[in-house]
Amino acid sequence: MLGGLAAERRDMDVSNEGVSVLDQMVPVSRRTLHDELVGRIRDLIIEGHLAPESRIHEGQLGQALGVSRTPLREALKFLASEGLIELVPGRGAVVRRLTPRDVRDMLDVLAALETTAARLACRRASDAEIASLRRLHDEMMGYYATRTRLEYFKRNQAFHAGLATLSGNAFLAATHEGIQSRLRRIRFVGSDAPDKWAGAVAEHEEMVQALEARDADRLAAVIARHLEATWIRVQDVM
Amino acid sequence: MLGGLAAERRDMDVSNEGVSVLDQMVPVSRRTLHDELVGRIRDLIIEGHLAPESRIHEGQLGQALGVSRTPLREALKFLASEGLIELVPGRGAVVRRLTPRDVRDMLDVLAALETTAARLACRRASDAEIASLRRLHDEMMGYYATRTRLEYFKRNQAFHAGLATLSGNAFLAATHEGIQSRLRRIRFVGSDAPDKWAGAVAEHEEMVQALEARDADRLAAVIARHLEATWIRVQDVM
DNA sequence: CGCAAGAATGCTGTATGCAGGATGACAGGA
DNA sequence: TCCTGTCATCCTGCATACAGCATTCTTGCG
Repeated sequence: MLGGLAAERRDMDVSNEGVSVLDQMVPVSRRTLHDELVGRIRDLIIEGHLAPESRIHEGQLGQALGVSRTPLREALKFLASEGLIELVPGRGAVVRRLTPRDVRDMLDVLAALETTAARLACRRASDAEIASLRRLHDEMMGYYATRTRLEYFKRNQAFHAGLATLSGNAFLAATHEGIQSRLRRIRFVGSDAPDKWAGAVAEHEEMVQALEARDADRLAAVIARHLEATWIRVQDVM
Repeated sequence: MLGGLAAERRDMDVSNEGVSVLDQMVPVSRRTLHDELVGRIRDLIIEGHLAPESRIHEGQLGQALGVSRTPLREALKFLASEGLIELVPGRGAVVRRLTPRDVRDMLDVLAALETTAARLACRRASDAEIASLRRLHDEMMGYYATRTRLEYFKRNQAFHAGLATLSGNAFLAATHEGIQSRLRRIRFVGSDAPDKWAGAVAEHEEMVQALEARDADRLAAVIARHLEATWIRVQDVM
């Protein structure tokens, strides 16, 4: 999902001086079957309903989803490019298993992207944008207090995505989002024990403070530490 | 093309002590129609035979390539996920145009990845690996001397890809490769005047030296400077 | 003469059919 | 008992067919 550069930028364009309403009108987003299928299958994989290493039976899955093989196959090719599945000639699509090494590598890339985003965000994010990230963080804290795992986790992901967006670099944000979605399952099962959350919450708090102070170096350092800790938290579930 | 994590790692495993030949045997690579089409269409776009903003006529292109619409459409979905084309509901595939902003954003991400790769490479690359990158650089210098543009350009790309590989992080290398291929066309037309090469060549020389000295900070700095210069070189062709 | 509504054409999106290769079972032989 | 070769079945890969929507041309009206 590295696409949609222009589309995403449009949402971030806040200044509309001298621009007609027509120009900033977003096309009605018709949910196509393609998008629907890609989303559904991606969720099936991320949520673990399609096990790693398992082959995807086109006829079966197509029937289950109520579509013919053609659009289903097209969706599978799309997901293959994202790296979620692997296309084996003559044997179809296989759900890719993330090795510990893969996860480690991806976290390193994520760290590179997030620290870069952090430095950019410290420079160019508006106070309002930073405040909205702070609100997101506070929400997350609320769910942490009540141990509401799924909602806590969602805010956590949204926080990191939001930080990437604040960089003002839409391509960076899109790339970050793609990697984060691939790591979602691993990170979710890795956050099973609420006592593991404490460290992450503290790091998030520090990140918000650094961002509010626009202290780029400190923010980058915290992020690096945060992802290193994520690696440790996640390691034993693989 | 963020896929192929495991596959790419295999190539880098050089030590084969106590390992049977069977274990390191690479499966016969059957070039599927899918791969063939993806490669061909990608090249058509990157080389400019399919103009930006232009719609891709499935019947037409299919006939030109000698395949039916089904595998062609599947290849298009694949490329859409890479971001080369955009899928417009009811109107098919459109070649995406890179705005200056897109290019700038992508170069920033490329810089983040390459500097990260550089630091890793300084730590873990073997002397032999560094030497082979030096050879690649020397080859490039040869083509620079004779102003052999295409070959020069290819070595240039290979050099950066090689640096990413030396990081030992296969995912980073794959991500880097994906971005670099999308920028290939713009960088190629941006290198039309040989007098522009001089700076790039000098920077490459400095990069090799820094890598040989395993001076991570210096290497990262040169890379950042190099990509900043790339942005300037490329700007006026857009 | 310009514009708009409608029809015709062409293209995309989806379903289905068919051929070739993969998978698994089973029998015969070492 | 285990291995190997053969056969049946199933599934994938590709082609083709058809329905519905976009686009464009044409025609009628202002």
